[in-house]
Amino acid sequence: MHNRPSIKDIARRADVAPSTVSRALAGSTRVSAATRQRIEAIAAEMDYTPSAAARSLVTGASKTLGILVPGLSDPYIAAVMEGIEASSAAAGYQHVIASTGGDPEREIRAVRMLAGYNPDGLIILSSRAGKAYLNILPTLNMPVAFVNSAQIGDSVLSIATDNEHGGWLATRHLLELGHKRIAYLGGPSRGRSQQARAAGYRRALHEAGIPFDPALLLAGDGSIDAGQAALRHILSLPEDVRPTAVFCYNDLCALGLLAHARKHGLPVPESLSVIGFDDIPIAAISAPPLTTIEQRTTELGQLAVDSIFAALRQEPVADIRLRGELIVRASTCPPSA
Amino acid sequence: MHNRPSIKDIARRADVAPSTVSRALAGSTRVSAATRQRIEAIAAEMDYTPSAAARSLVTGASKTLGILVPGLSDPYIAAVMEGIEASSAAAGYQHVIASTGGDPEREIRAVRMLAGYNPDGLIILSSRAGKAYLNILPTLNMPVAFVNSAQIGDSVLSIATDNEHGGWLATRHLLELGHKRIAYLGGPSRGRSQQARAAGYRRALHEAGIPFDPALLLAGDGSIDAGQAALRHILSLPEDVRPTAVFCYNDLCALGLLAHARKHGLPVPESLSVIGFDDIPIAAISAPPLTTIEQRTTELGQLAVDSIFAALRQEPVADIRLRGELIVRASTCPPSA
DNA sequence: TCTTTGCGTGCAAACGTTTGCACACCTCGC
DNA sequence: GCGAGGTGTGCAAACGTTTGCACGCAAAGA
Repeated sequence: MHNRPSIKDIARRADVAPSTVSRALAGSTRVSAATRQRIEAIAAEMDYTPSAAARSLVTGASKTLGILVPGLSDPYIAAVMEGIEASSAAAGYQHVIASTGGDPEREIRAVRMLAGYNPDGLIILSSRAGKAYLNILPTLNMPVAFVNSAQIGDSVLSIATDNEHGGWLATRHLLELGHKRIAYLGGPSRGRSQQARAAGYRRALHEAGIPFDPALLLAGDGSIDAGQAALRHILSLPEDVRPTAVFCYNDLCALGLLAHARKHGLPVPESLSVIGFDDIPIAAISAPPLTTIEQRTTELGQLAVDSIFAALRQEPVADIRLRGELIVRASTCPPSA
Repeated sequence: MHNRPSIKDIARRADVAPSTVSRALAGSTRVSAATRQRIEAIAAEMDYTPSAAARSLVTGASKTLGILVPGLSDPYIAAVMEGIEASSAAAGYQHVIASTGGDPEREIRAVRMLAGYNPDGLIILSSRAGKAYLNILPTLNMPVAFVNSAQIGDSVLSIATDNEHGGWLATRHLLELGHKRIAYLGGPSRGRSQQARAAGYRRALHEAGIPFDPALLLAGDGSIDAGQAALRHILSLPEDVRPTAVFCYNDLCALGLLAHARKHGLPVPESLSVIGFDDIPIAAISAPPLTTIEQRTTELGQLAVDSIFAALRQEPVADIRLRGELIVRASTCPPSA
């Protein structure tokens, strides 16, 4: 009905000054036990909740983290978010989330909006805006953690998967199985993780003395559809240049590829080995179960929060690079002949 | 370095009063074109972003929606969130998100926290707290939309899938195929959608003249693991009482069940028909592709936002109930004999 | 009895906005 | 040449908190 009760309403009912109410509720500043109890009772009865806005205005801190994501529907993003949640809930932090749809322009606009909420820190996932941040970042005046994003400057926290290593691991696994024609189905082209995974792929190839063939580079965007399209392309290739294995940018498009292979009667892994990246939950139960590179997503989220908190305490924080392991399941095997 | 610039800083540099800056930036209140341009230039140069906290304090509105979810990792939740995003981003709204882990107690605590942010409205997904809301809701003084949650009072917006109808649709599909022993693998027991889907299941059974058998009710929680466990249980049953079909609370546990069936050589759908609920993206590409009941998730999210906005404009809003259709894929067929 | 100490409380400023009101000036019409 | 009206601007209050400072009062020490 009427507005939410304020500290003044409580003060009036308890016949004390607002400041006393504030102190009583804030815990143990010098307030007599009697008044404290009276105030607490009234506050409880009135269902009092402090205004975060007013509080943050005066204290400067907001117990809030701003989070920027390309979107919430990607299971990989969801997993990182779980980590962020887990790590910051205990500290009583809340999250303001903005979604960019992967559009770099919307991204920097969203950062400004988030900054308007005076969050104590900012966590940015899978940024594609790169140097567009250079101007805006110093004006923010709060710790900013980039998770799996392009490197900006170095006044910035970076928490990332070692994608180059992962790409290398995946490709080397296929090489060790004996594959010679290995395709790479890429992700969103401007993304840094995409580029790093591709680099790892090329390094493994190089180390094995296999010349890099641009024709085996498939464009994609990390979606299920991209996987289906990629398989269609592979099937259209004459047998002798057709790859015997595909390293996919992520599990999602690997799964799409798998499904389309099944539909067209191309046996996996016998005729085509497939390896993904991320190890999202369903990867373990696909048909066949997907060989993939683990990404320590929850950890990524937790470490991002930890870094922010450390920076807030003025502690020095180093960049973090996490290595995921190869998880061999049933979607890879030696080439048939 | 120093703090973010305030309206006063701009005023000083432009040699006008703060109020003039506010007006100039707010758009077309009476301010001369010259001063406006000067102020806008300075604001842009200083990278000025208004403090959402201060603004919301005085205006009472915050251009913010509070969102309560059990967790972000469930693809169904993620889909609803996408709808919420899509519908409210255009209006320039931001979201404060709290995650409850499905714990009713944490849920009402989270609602209080969210209320502290003075959001213009609250959207609550898959609430399990039920009547615990009765006390707190009237004190909130803002529109609250419950998506697929237990019914509370009627001063509340409700946007829900017609789960009873969906459960009925799924079960009838199996009945029409000729199944007699149909199991139901349930979801989180206190959830309203779980109960409604079960009710639809029983109604379809009843209409078909098939007695309800409590032994065919399988407990679960909607997770992949629950699906695997359910199949293990089914396999342990003697042939003659073993169900020939399972209606699963959601796609996630249906997928888990499918995977375990594949692993144990139980052919789906030949020996066991499986139907899910939600139609999450991967349901279309599982092996076999999953027959399921569509849930119009994005729409659910959009309608929740629309309802909030309508309520904010004082328009009357009716409860919304959405019916999803049966999507027949390849995980269901007539019983083998 | 008088000063000192310390505890409990209140006052008021501040945070960054918005906005109703008032004021000064200019232009126009008479 | 004088009042009326309009336009551009400033002042100050308000939103709900927190917090430094000061004040009063009781207990304790002399």
